[in-house]
Amino acid sequence: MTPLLLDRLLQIADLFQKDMARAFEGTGLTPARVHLLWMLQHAGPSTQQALAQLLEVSPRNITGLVDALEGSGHVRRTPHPTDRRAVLVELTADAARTMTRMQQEHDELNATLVAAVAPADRDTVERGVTAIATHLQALVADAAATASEKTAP
Amino acid sequence: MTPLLLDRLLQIADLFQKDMARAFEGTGLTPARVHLLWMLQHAGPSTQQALAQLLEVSPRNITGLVDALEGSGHVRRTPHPTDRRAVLVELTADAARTMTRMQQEHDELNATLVAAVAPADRDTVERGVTAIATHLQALVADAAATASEKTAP
DNA sequence: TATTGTTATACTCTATAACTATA
DNA sequence: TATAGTTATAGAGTATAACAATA
Repeated sequence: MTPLLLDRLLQIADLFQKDMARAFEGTGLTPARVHLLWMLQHAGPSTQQALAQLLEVSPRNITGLVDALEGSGHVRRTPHPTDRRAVLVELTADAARTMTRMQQEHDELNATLVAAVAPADRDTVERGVTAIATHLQALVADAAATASEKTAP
Repeated sequence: MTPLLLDRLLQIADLFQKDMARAFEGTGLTPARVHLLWMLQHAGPSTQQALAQLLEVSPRNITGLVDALEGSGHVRRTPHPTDRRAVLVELTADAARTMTRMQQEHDELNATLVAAVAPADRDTVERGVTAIATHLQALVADAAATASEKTAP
């Protein structure tokens, strides 16, 4: 009996985690902190509120992560130019370089994954994986909507 | 610019996590505990050592998880028949039923994911995903081997 | 009155190290 | 001497609730 498609995908998810853990081994960074830095690299300087929404995590959690990243010199808190309640979190030059390198490794990993698929199959596989992602997203969004209905009917 | 294959797969991994979180919402179970129960269902009664290896986690961690699951009535510790140092951890009847239901939901989710792919593409997609999983596994195993070489050259 | 971030508190997951009881 | 599990300790990630400053 061949493994289910779902099990293959779960295996891939697990391997990604291991690969990433390896990638920032020795940098002193943790998955949650890298995730925040990654968002910051893509979104640019952001308020902690914005980061909380991007990472789908509580504001309190962001305070802790930013505290740690500030301590390790990866980010800086600067005053928001117009809203004195808020702060802008931004990457330091050093961290920006680190994130550029991670982005390169990310692109390289993508290339090797694509290369692992037979050339004639690539388009079909990309299409299939996209269909699965779309379907899953709808499933999860549906479940979330149903759940919030129960809270506020 | 279409998203990278890698990003699609990461998105799928993220959606799995959300879907699972939803699945055991209200059961009082957490991802780590469900993972242990899942292993137990597939492996049958096991020593804590065995569970530590299956979950790739420290023995101390297993003690904590089993303590919690014993407290909530999901598992039972019984003496090992031949080794008086060891205990066997096994599912209670109640938890066994819960896990059977989860297994069904798992199979149903797999079916809907397969259904999301165009019938003509299914074989190709399964082949591609398998190739990616195999490639990634080799990558991670390689990295682990290189790392342990550094520790013990 | 609503929003931004922080302090206070607590729980889960995880790890390493030292220790006990058995092999 | 080595192995199975536990106690002790510690740190990261996460959450909710109460609060201060500002909008």
